[in-house]
Amino acid sequence: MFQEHKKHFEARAKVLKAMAHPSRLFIIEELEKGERCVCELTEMIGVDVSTISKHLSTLKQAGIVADDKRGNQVFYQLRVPCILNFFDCVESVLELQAQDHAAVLAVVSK
Amino acid sequence: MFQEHKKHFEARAKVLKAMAHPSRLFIIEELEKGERCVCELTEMIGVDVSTISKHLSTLKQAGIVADDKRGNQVFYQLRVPCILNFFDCVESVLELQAQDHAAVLAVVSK
DNA sequence: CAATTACATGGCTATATTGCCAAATACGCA
DNA sequence: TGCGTATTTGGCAATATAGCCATGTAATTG
Repeated sequence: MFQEHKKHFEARAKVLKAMAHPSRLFIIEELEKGERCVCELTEMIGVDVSTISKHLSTLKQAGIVADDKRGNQVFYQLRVPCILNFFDCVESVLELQAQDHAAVLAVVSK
Repeated sequence: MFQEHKKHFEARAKVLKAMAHPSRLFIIEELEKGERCVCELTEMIGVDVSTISKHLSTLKQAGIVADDKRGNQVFYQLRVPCILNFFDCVESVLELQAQDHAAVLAVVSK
């Protein structure tokens, strides 16, 4: 049931895993607006360049972004616009979480 | 730019992280068809019950599934149907990957 | 109440991830 | 050619994750 399609689920999990990091989510959202070079992303996120470079490498390896070297710098862009649909759904999960939390608080404060 | 919304990105990343595992993806897909008890999922996936139980706990904590104890067993169900939209997009990423791979092969075999 | 079934939890080990620093590489320019 | 800038890569330490086994707990059955 699962074992036969294991490879398939692993492949999909890899893509999700590549997205499942705060900085990488930010990068995806930012790239939606247009291509950005590594230095721009580094500046916006505020961690070491090498760290950002590795995040970008992760996203690239997952097939989510593409890189384009122009002159001195490397520009990254989204390859898969539909990624953005994810966010609405993730938001709805977060809303549910918030509701849960509120419910718990209501019980506690009774 | 990023630091101000860090918490927000972390929250979203948590949800994605909860999905980013082969077994958990399988569980989500399976639950789309209807609720399942832990024993059914365990049987289908073929690893230790305790492992499945922890996966379900992860999904529950992320707000993706809900549990319902009835008698001896615990049934899990999807709380967020939209999760399924993810898969189409993930598939499209995988297709891109396949294209990339084919392109590399074409170059190599030249 | 004892035994069984279904889950959950704690503990442990192996492995993966993250982020920093340092070093290597690539490019443009004087 | 030599320098400065942009980016990638290797190495390392800290932390997180996955899965197994053993154990604990709750409900069912006899």
